[in-house]
Amino acid sequence: MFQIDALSRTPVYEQIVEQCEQFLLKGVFTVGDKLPSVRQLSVELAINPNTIQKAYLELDRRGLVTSVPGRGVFISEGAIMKVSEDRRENLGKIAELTKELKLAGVKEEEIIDSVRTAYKED
Amino acid sequence: MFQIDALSRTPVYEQIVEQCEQFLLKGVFTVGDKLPSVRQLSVELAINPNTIQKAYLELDRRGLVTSVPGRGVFISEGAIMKVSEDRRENLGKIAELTKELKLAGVKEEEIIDSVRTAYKED
DNA sequence: TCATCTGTACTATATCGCATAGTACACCTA
DNA sequence: TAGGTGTACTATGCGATATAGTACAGATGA
Repeated sequence: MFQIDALSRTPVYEQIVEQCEQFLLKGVFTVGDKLPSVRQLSVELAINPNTIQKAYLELDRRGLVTSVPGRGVFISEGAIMKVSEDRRENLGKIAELTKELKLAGVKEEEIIDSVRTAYKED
Repeated sequence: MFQIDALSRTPVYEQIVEQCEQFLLKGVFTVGDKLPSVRQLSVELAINPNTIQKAYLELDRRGLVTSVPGRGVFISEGAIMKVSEDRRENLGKIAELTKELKLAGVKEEEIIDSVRTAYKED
């Protein structure tokens, strides 16, 4: 399920958070679903339990999961909507990248082609 | 000229590299131009000379700049073209962000509007 | 009941990237 | 020759990341 790139510069705990959000957007995780336990996932990924806990703590902080001591960590109510809303920040990022591409001499239509192509994939 | 955001998570030396490339794209720097000296810029930005050197070393590694001991650091031949080519990577980044926005339920036309608007600005 | 799983909270340690501080050397130019 | 230039070191400090180990309390199922 989760896959960690040990060579990546982005911290392991962030990779877990990111993938969790992806799973929410893709429908792999749904409201009420139970995440792998801290210890189980730490064994599965060959990673320290504290690192998993840090990832879950971050997900909790973002309101995407709810921790229940003794039971586990579960996807919160409204988690999918929250992630979707957060991802709208990408519109701003795209705007910034577009400005740079304009400076680099890339034509507007070429950028839009890239968007249309990407949107049609998958 | 250069402006450092001390609160930013991106390292100071990367900020300098980034701004240098921006200056190249915007025409502030041209081939043959002399960059501020390591010591001068370190005083101006209130930053350690070693940090400036690290930034210039990175610019040199990317082939954007040529260091001449005793004289200074100068914009290389073909630097502008190199930066422009590198910035085409943004097309791929935009494609990735587009896919995420699609998952988040954002319509294709909304993304394209964002691109068109950004392209018209400045 | 009890073993076992769960989350949680600590302390300690190691590593790495980043930045600073200081010194030194060789080169170029006015 | 004096002062500015790039360059190369060593040493130090700091914060983020990750590991290691231990411990406690709540929940669950045999």
